[in-house]
Amino acid sequence: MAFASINEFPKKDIEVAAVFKALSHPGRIAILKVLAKKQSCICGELVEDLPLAQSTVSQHLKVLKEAGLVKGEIDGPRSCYCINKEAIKKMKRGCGDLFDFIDKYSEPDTSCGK
Amino acid sequence: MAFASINEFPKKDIEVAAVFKALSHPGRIAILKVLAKKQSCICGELVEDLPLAQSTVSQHLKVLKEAGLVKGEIDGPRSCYCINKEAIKKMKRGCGDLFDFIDKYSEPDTSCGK
DNA sequence: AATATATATCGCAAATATACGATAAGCAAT
DNA sequence: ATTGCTTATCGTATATTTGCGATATATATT
Repeated sequence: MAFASINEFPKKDIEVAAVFKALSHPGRIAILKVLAKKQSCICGELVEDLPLAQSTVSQHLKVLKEAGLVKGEIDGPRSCYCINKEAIKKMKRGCGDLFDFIDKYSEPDTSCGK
Repeated sequence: MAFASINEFPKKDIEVAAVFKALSHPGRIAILKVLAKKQSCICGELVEDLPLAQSTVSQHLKVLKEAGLVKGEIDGPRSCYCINKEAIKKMKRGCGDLFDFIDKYSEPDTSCGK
């Protein structure tokens, strides 16, 4: 990243890549799964369910929140998190579009080795 | 990463996260799109189409190859790359599974703020 | 007011990722 | 054999990510 500008790429690709990045850590995938299962839960519950320190979980939550994948709400002395369903739907569509794009053009099979 | 082990997480989540990671850079998304459009092409063509140096493109190709998303074949003095359609299909399924999992459990809506 | 609880943030260390130029390695032609 | 072309890899610099403990902050409770 020293020289090339990230802005050289299409805006949409940058956005999709950013969400992929948020999903690119097993801990964050695990967080999403717990949130989905429990509908919503506080940070402390997540810490119990994950092999990570409290501060680390909090950091991952921040990443997920900045990517828009989860929503958070202060609830007394706690913080209650839940899945941002809209964002998941959007991501589902985004992935679908990308993979369909790849599929569409790469038909018929013109494989080129291993 | 100093203390917690990545192995504490489910194998499947680790795998999915790894592919997400490969997709988490706009340059690599761009490479996949070019490969899809042209069916297959050599490294030099990719370099022409991208705002990156040859060595950088080569590195991104390596990442995509290690993630299994593209296949490569030496063709004389060149290297010919193409989409690994099987991997894309698998990724499509993997994403679908993950997003469906999240969707399924997070019904009915129990949103918890912004 | 003092204490306990929960979480975000700070500060730090180590590991990875990103980018480039330079070089090496491979093949094809002269 | 030498030259030219293409691509992978090396070396390096910088930025980002990941992780933790410690601390600050905010709310409840006593």
